Amino acid sequence: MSLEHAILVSLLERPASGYELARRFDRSIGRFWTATHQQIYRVLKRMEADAWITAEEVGQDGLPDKKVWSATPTGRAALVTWLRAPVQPEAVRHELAVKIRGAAFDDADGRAALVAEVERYRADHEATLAGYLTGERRDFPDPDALDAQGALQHVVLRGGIAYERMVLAWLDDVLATLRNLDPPNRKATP
Amino acid sequence: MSLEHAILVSLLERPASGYELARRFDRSIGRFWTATHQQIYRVLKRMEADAWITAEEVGQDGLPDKKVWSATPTGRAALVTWLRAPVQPEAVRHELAVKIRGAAFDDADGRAALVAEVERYRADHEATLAGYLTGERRDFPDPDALDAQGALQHVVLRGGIAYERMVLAWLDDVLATLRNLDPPNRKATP
DNA sequence: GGTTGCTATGCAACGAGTTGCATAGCAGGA
DNA sequence: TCCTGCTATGCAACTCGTTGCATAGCAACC
Repeated sequence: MSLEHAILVSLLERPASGYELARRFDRSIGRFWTATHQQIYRVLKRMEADAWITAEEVGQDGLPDKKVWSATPTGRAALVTWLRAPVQPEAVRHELAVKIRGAAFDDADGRAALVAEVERYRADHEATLAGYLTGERRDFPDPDALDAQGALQHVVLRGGIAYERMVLAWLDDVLATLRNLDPPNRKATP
Repeated sequence: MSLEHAILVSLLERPASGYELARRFDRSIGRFWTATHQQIYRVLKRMEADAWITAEEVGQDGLPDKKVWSATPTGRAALVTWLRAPVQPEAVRHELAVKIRGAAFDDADGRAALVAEVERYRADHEATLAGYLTGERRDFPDPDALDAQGALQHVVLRGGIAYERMVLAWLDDVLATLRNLDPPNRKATP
């Protein structure tokens, strides 16, 4: 598994507390790897036991202390070993696709509800895309003047943008297909 | 969770044994929901206990007997209930994206290995796309003359095709970015 | 005759991921 | 004053997913 490795990448990019990591996994890293704070704290403990990371206790004004974690040379070596191993095939779990095929076994009311749900889902993805584009303008104003780390972050973000655009186009296709199954009644000619 | 629901959709489309389901989850359904045969057999047992499905024992010439499962009205009702519930946000796990960002912490040799790995990965996706397109020509020769079930299967397949095309384009972007980090040495002018 | 490979089903153990809950200090608003 | 919400960390229980193994008959090949 590679939650460990995703955390190592994130800590090498910038040291962080478990809480900060959890927030990153809701945003930047979370675009391609999700994790909850419980998972993160558990894995951090294991990584510390393996000496992949070390903590520095930091007191804060008016806030609880936090442990700021950094990757050790051992951790970095473990990351490099993993980087050079073959990429595992992805486990796809696309619930919406199951529901779309399932819609053949519901009635027109159910399909109308699905249309509404797909519209909501589409709005979420539109907001995600807008967020990516804003982040791109903010973080990569001059794409030709990036170091290795920046260039790699940028190409991953471009992947997210391409994904969201593809999803939006497909959802339009889905909506047209669903609407076509139960066309609205036309007024009878008088 | 919805492995149960993916199985219900598959059984409503056509009854099948556990083994046949496992093969479907390596192919058509597997495009958007993966499952191993052990998972499937375990879930089938639970679904039978809940009366969502029933089995018919079928003897075969020269092959072991199999249990052919069908969805019951109870199972179909359970599917419809689930269909009308909100779509859960997807849990994204994109290992390659982690490795790409991690490549900033490896050396040129490591990045060269990653380029080779991305090329292999790209070839896999190219083969997947070719398989989808072949399947589309075979299963949907006349897209305008489909019933509801066929139209919905087709739009999901179009989603798979759009996804693979997007991935291929992005992988080309990734390869260009990686190669640009460690440009090959040019011959010194004599 | 032995090996490999396919159909067909299943158990057991383990590891990963989810959900609910708990603590605790401080800030801000009703 | 109480309630909500944010930072910050963690335990416990449960479910889901993965891996290894086992059985068993038949077919094809060397």
